[in-house]
Amino acid sequence: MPIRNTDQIMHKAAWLYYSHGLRQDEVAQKLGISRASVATYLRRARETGIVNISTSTELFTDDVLARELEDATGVTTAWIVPEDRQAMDPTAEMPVLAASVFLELINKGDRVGVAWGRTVYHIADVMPFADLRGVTVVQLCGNLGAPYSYRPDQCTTEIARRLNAEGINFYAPLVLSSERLAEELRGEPVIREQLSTIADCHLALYSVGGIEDDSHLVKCGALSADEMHRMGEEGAVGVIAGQLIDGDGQWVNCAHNRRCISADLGSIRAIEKRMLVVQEDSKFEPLMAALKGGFASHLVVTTSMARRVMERWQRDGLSKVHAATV
Amino acid sequence: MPIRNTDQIMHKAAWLYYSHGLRQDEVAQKLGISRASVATYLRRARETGIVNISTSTELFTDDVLARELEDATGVTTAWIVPEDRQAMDPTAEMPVLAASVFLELINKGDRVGVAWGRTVYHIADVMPFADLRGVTVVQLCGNLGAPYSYRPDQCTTEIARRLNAEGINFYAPLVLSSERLAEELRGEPVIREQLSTIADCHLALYSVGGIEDDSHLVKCGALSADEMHRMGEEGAVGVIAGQLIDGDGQWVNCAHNRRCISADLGSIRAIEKRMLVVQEDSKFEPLMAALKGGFASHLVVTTSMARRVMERWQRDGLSKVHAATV
DNA sequence: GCAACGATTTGACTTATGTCATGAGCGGTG
DNA sequence: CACCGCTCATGACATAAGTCAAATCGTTGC
Repeated sequence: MPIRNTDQIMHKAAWLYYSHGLRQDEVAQKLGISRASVATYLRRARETGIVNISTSTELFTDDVLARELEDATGVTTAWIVPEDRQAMDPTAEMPVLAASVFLELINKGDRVGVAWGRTVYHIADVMPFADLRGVTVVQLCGNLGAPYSYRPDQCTTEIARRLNAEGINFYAPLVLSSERLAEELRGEPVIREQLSTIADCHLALYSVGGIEDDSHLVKCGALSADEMHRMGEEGAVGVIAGQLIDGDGQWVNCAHNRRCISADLGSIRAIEKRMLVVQEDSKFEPLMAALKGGFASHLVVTTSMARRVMERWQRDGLSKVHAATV
Repeated sequence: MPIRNTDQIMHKAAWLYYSHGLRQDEVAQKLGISRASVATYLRRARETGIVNISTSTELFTDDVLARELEDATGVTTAWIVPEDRQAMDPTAEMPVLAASVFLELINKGDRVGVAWGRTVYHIADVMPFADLRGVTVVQLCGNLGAPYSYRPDQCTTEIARRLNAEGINFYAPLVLSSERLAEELRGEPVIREQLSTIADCHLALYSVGGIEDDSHLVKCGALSADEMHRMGEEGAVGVIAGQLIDGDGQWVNCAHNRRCISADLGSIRAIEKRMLVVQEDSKFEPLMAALKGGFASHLVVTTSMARRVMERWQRDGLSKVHAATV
């Protein structure tokens, strides 16, 4: 892309204002434009990530409950969104927090994986703009349309766009109608190659899905409610990157999973920073499964969810999950 | 340190204002305090690094001259401060730019080395505040007082303070009166251990010094002007972390260097990101030596200096310096 | 128990910033 | 070359943010 002159001016304005601390009228004078234009340039600079304003998320890790969760479950860092006090609506708060945490966890040059679901969609939607050229955002699961939210490729693209990162999509359906076709497609060089790069990610972002009738997979038509029930009988309790996991967080050898094109769960577990975000209280059992399966090194949950996890973890006398042991 | 209640409120205010985009009066209402207090908290949040505002330094790398310098010399990235246009005083601009670049190059968890000199002092002085717990700032050279600027340990400490990082100092003088004493002191476990950790740094920040009568080392009394002349006759052309280097950027086996306690030049060259900042035009020869010696992977200079380097580099038919080859 | 101090809060004021309707510039097009 | 459609620039106004002296609060020392 050619370097537009306005971009140059925008950069200069941002530099003088934010890095040198000049006032807008001083910047205007120095650049020979009106102050109103400076204000416009500055907004654009913020919107394009040339200027980056970030807030430490320490507020949410600075909590005894977070320490306890980390100590008990082996999660590296936990962020806890309070529900009690006057604060904010936790449903609105969590995506903002998750987006900030996500940005905190990215390093220059990283490859990051993004999965899909209502939660991820909301996070993408409030993701701040940043200047992270050199970062690559890859799609963790195959595509599936959803009437009320982004498709997986759109999530990836949107996040990449906001970060000024490169987005790598993955043009295969999430679920196919036959196991044979899924198998063949997985074997296709283009697909196989992309799936194999997932283990090289430094960071992954996902939520865990439930298996109720109103779960995301059912709502999007990947499975009928009946089929989902049957999967539940076969041991499925949650969904990670479109795939069903059992109570221990292991891949379920069921019809749906065999028909599914998505990141191998082993590849996901191999990722250094596995960021799991859970909003809904109804996702308690899936969350437990994901934790046992080692799918979270960085966890964002509500206070009540954190308490329930602690309780259950202790009741069942579970020990820490180490990435190495899973 | 105990978590003060005001810190908690400051965090919340910063979070609501910067991450949620509420206005100050909305934040005030939500926290049950006055808007004036919110403004105060927000300033403190910026000053303590809880809120981080950074500007991309792309403006300064986005220049054909920078590309040419990188291609010719093998420097990974060059930032070039323009002198011509109306812009800013380059002497004031460069420390601000260098500080921004420095922050851009740091990653979470890094160990970074900081040397000493007028330039480094000025950079420390304009370093923005950031929340970089987990980062360690180490002192690259022994201590020496200076009437008009910080001591090495003060530079390290100041930068660490602003970054909320850990500062590791190094309590030995830069120069001793006898070679024997320097040798013995270098052998002391405390000192030796600290010097040995320098090669583990991910990033180092320094300038290059000259050997004129008004050079930093002479002004600070480490050497007399006469002694410096003699060192020049022995081949010294510049100073890196208090030590004299010759025209090829190699350690000079001279009285001063043997009496000096500082990071081993080999350790410095082993650091992945070697950030070299040169302000004064008079430092051309020292800069050439430092470049040949492989002391810069990331370079911040003025336009005129960049031009001179390009000219000389081509005239002498020099080739790229690779970190691996030095 | 009270004086004295520092830290924090606030209301009232000043200053800076955001916004928007309007107009200017500019390249393409019939 | 006149028209359109676009982006960008600007002045004037509305709004938000910064500042400061004075008041309040909480702690410490005597």
